[in-house]
Amino acid sequence: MEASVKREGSTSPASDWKMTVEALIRGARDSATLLSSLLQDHAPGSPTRVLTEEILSSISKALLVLDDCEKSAVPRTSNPSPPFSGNRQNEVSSSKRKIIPARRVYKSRSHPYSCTTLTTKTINDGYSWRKYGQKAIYNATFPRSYYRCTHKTDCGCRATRQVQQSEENPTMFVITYMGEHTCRSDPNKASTSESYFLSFGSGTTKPMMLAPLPLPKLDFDEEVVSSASALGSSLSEELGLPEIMAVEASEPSPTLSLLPQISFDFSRGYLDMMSNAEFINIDELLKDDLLL
DNA sequence: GCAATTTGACCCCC
DNA sequence: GGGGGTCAAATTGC
Repeated sequence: MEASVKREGSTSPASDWKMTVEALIRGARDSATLLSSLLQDHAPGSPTRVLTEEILSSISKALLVLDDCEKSAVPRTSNPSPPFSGNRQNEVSSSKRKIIPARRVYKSRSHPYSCTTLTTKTINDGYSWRKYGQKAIYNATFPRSYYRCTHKTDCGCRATRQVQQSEENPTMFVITYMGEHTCRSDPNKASTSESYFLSFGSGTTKPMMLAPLPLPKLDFDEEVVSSASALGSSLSEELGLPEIMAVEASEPSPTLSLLPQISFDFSRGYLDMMSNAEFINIDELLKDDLLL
C-alpha cells in the first residue's frame, strides 16, 4: 500500500531525519507515558483506543517521512565498485603518518538495519564496544564517536554504533546501532527486559519476526526515551493502516526504570514497548478495543 | 607490555 | 568536491 500523504515542500535528508526523530520522540514518549498510567487501572474502553491511535498516528507520520527518505536513498544500492580504485598516491606523508600502506581494504557501509536510541547517557547494552573513530560533523555542535564490537577481530562481528550528543538537548545522547551482532552476547543482560513487540507487519507476520532482536539490550536503569530505525524495510507498503500484533517477549525484570520505554525497529517491522507499571497485555487490549 | 583511545588520512558515495 | 565512515599508527592508561 502506498503512503497517501506527501511531505510539504522539499527538505534535506537531514531535516527529514530530524523531523522523524522528533515525531517519534514526542508521539511515543507522551503517548506511552499516558498509556502506561492508564493501564494500571485498565478497563476496556475508549481511552486506550485513543492512546493507541495516537501512538499509531505518531509512528505513521514518522514513517511517512522515513519512507520518503528511504526512497530517495534507494538508487545507491546495487553495484558497489571495487574497494579500491587504484589511482591514488601511496606516498602521502604527514607529521603523523610516515608510511601509507599500498592499499586499504575498505568495507561497505551498508547495513541490514539500524536502530537509533536517544538516551540520557551512553547506555550499557550488554555488548562490549571499542572506539575506532571520532568525527566532527558538519553543522553539528558535537562530534560523533564511532564504536565497533570488540569481537570484530575474533568473531567477525560487524556490529557498530555511533554516539553523538543531542543538538537540542546536550544532556542526551543519540546512539545509532548498525549491523547485527554475530558474536555471542551476554545472556544475562540479553534477557533482562520485560518486553512486548507491536508488529507493523501484515496479518501473515510470523511470531519469529517478533522475537527479541539482535538489537541492543538496553540497561533499564537509564531513561531511554525513544528509538527509531528506517533502513531496509518494505514497510512503506503497509503504511496506510498498520495491523498490530503483540507478543510477550521475555520475563519481567525488577530493574526496569520507572518510565515507560518504547523503541522502534522499522527495518524489522515492530515497536518494542516496555513498562514496569505491570504486565501490559497489549494483545488483549487491542483485541478488546480496536484493531484485531 | 598490552589494550584501549586518539586522531589524521583514506575512501565511499551523494 | 565534500561530508561522513573507517583505517591504522601514535598515544595514553592500566
